[in-house]
Amino acid sequence: MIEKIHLSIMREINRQGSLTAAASSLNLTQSALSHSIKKLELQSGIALWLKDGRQIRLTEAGNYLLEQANRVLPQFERIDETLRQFAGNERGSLRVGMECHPCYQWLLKVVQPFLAQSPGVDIDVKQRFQFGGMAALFNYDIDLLITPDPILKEQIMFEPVFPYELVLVVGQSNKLSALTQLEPADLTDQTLLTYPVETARLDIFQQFLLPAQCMPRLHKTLEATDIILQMVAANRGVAAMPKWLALEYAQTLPIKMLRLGSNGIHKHIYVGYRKNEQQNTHLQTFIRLAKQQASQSTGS
Amino acid sequence: MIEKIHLSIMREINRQGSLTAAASSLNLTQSALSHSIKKLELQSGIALWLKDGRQIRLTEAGNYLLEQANRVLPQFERIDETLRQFAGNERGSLRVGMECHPCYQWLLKVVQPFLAQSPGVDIDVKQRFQFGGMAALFNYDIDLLITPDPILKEQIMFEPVFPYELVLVVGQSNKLSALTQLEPADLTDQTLLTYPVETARLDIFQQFLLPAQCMPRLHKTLEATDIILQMVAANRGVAAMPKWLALEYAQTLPIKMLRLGSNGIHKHIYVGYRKNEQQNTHLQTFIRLAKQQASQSTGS
DNA sequence: AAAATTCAATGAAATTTAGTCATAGGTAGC
DNA sequence: GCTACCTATGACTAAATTTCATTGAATTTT
Repeated sequence: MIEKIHLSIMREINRQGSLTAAASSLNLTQSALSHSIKKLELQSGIALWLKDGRQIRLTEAGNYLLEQANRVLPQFERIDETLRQFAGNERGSLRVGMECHPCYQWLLKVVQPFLAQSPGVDIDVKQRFQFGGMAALFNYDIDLLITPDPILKEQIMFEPVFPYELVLVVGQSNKLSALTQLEPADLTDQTLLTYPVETARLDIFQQFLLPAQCMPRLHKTLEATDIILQMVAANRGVAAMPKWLALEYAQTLPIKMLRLGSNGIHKHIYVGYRKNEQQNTHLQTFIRLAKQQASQSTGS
Repeated sequence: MIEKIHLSIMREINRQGSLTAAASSLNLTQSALSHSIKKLELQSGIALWLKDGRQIRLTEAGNYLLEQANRVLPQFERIDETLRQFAGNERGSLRVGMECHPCYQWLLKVVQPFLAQSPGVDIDVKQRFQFGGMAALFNYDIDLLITPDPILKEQIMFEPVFPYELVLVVGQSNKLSALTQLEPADLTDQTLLTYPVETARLDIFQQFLLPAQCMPRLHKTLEATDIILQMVAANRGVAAMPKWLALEYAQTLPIKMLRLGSNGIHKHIYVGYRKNEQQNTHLQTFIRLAKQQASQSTGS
């Protein structure tokens, strides 16, 4: 069986023109090379070189093998180089899962410096999961999960990266806009706009309305944050969302933010990852940048 | 540095799903494989598998290496197979040089059975040489030289494969056609048609005309045997050529063959090859078929 | 033409590498 | 909690590669 070393020998003898020169270029003695090629020819059962005295010439089979060497060896060289890049964290990819609709715009602000800092590393963002983000993390479909609702599991590590307050956004023409904070009962005659996820995952229900046994007059779901806020601005409904997100839109839309309850609803965005990848450089870089970005957003 | 064995290991672990299974499929102990992959990961400085207890999973770098394994290993398998064919004389090529214009049609009759008998072996025929056929043989531009004029050299072996008589071909309307043999002087009022090679290589001059110090009235050269014989048939000249070749044309053209001198000029076609390739199977096969074909032609 | 130089081949010895054995420590399934 | 199966590890062994020392042959130099 032909081995890589055989290809290297073919190529080097051809390049150098003699055994002795090829040997030293391969950091071997002439003797070692002589033994090697003899063994190779014996094993393959065919002469690869014709040797007239001290001049060496390829046979047809030898010429074939040389061609293959010149074709295959560069592939090995490329593999070595790529593996070196992987080892040096100059190459790789990070698959990020998002279980947090409004976080997308914040994520973009993390991805940008990440890509700038790690040119060889790609980021894939997944937003749809067949069995939920946690399952995706378990199944190695993603490497990192961004979620406001961490689930404690033995093998998964969660870290909070971004504290935020959930506020209610109302149009300036809405009667509620006169208030600065509101109680569950205030929503009973309002249309509530949310993302299309289960009620169990909506804090406005779980932490605000349901404990008080209140319900909005109507509950409509919409995919896009922009559209939700346009609807709110037109006083076609109210929506709960992170304060920092609402703040950005408040600059251009006639909307107002109201605290939910007297203390407000305070949450964190968490990143989760498999504990056995705690030392993954890209993962840690991402988390570091995420926290950094979060503190900038909160600070502003 | 990645070696072929590493690629084999990647592929086999992936195929079998476990170290133990891969090990036995590679005819190794589980221990050997475990040592090997540990060393590989240590050397390359990067984890290729993540191991949770008894389940094994590729890292991103491992996945990359697996892809490369599936790409590169088949190349090795193909090289092994091709080399096996070379070794088994099922593949190769024979470069035949021709220094004998009229032999071409005879050569075709040798090439045909050769190709039929050795499906993997190609034949290249060269008819033009920068420094002559012998030099081409020396320079390894050809493996076999077909010539009527062997030159004895230490490292070249010549074998006669085909005896023939050189005859003069004349048109039936030519006044010479009444004779059955002729003398040099008979040509002094004839136009002689030959192939365009040096006079020194034309036996009609060297062995017939020059010794008698005769010359034809005119000497014209033509490339193609067919055209020469058409000219002869039209009594536009006479030509010297092997009897067996003339015989073939005599069936369709009004030409006649005359013996040169009282005993005729008898020659051989020789094949020459480098002595150090005496054991080359294709060479010997070719020569065997050539002699066989020759005896058939002579016999008929 | 002789001497010196360069190159390849070879056998034996040394070294390095790869592989085995025996065993320990886990994890998954029953 | 037991059993079966899988991987890891250290010590040892077998195999391979490589070197050393030397020879013979082909070129080149003197």
